[in-house]
Amino acid sequence: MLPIIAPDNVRFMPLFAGLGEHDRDMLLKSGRQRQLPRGHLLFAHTDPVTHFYLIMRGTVQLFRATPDGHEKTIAVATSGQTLCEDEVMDACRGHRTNAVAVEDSTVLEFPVAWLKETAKTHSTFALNLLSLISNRAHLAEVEAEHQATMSAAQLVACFMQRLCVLYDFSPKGFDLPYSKTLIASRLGMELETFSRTLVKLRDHGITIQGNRVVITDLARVAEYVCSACSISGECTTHQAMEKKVSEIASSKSSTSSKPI
Amino acid sequence: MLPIIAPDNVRFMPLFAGLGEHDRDMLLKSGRQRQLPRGHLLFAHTDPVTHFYLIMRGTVQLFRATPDGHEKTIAVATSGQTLCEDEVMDACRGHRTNAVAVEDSTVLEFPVAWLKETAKTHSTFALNLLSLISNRAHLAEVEAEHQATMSAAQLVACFMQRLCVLYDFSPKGFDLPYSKTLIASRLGMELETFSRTLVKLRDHGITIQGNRVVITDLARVAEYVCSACSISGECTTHQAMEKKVSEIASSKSSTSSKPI
DNA sequence: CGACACTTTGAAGACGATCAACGCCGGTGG
DNA sequence: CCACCGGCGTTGATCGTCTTCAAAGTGTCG
Repeated sequence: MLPIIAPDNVRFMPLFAGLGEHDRDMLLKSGRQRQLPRGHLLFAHTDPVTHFYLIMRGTVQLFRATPDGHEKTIAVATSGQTLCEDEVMDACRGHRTNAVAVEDSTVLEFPVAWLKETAKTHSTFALNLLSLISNRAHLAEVEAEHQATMSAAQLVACFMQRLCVLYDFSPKGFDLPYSKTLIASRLGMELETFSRTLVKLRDHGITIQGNRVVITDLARVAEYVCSACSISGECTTHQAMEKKVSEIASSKSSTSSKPI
Repeated sequence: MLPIIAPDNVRFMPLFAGLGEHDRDMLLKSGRQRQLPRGHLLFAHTDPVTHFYLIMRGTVQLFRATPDGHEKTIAVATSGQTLCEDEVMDACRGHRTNAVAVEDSTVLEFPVAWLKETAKTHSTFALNLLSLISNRAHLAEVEAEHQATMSAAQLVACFMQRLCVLYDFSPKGFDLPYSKTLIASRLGMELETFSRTLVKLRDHGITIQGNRVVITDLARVAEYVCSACSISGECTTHQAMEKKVSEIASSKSSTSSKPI
């Protein structure tokens, strides 16, 4: 039995910030929950854009098929993230990607008219939406630059840091949240290249064995990755990593060295 | 002596569509005109974001300097285009690029608060802004994909088509609107690669000599470029090119073959 | 004429894609 | 219980493309 109202990870999204509980929950009521079993398509490339989506649970891959039979992954979205806000607002004819669940997922869907209407009548929501889309655009831009200026190994190292921050994993060790094939596609490289790259990263402060990732030397990672990035000082990801590490260090010292 | 009100290319921007002449001209009055001689910086990377800009005349290059001393051009904006709308709405700390005039330019600048306030109080404007930013984000995404999937030569060919559409040049022959160095940087390739590429394009329906570009065989260009692009059928640029060519053909026949 | 910015051309090298083979594992069916 | 299979990942060898470094050509402007 599913809850009528949305779970907290949706209600506390930045998109609904400053809206007041009542307004927010009213808005969320317009959404329809939809179960999406692993492997099922949410929508396909060129399908008409009919809804705006909130991911409540699970993981959705956005990808396009290139004429030569390859698949390029545009994004991998997980719970608490939105889909199609840009396609809705841009009034484009059809979906620009395919969307498929890479694990059993639940999405909340809203008709396109709802999104436009809400943006029109709730100025706070409109500003939140502007902020969300602008931020997305910025991330896309940074990624494009990374693709252009960083080597495959640097891209992977950068990605591992982001994983760690986004999923709140411990740098001391975590498991990849999805397959290497998907990650490689997400990073715009071939699986073989990705695989080879993992070995090389050992020399740069990251050890990967099977699905297990350990960040062994954050300073080395920073030197290797962030030095290649024109964003450098602004790199929020690496800043977050350093915070993580220092937190771990301090908590360890407070439990006086040896746990267990 | 400069006009107090904005010229038509600004007043008829999609951003102000549906606003009513009075509202629009009122809004535009809040802008301050600023002359920007060739080579001058409008703002620098990491500077605080203080304004939103409309380009009234001229051309502005947005670029970032990579740690290894290279410059990556993010965008080249000309009259009728906006700058920084995303940076303003994303509430980011500092500018994410440098902006420099590549020719004498005039911009209309608005304080960041003006943009946010206008979006809050004019829902039509907010929707236009959402649409603009979404569209930009989409273009960036498509470009990133192009960079990843197309060869240097295909990128250049694609770029020439876009030039032709954006500036309303004739495919029968036009001059590059800015330097090859800037174009190469814009396309994310080295000047040498760009230069070599131009020669090869002769085999694919585009002839370049000096600054002169002639699209000799549009069908060949389409086959060469669009076949590599997953957007394929949706490629509005190439559609626009075909329209251009057919218009020229029909006007030529209506003036009965030989002008001059 | 000479200085300088811009562009072209050549040769070498680095990097990632591609093709091919193999190892590993979980499931299915005899 | 074992044989077979398919999905997934690794590893090796080769190849094409783009970058890099170096040098020379073109144009403009004082």
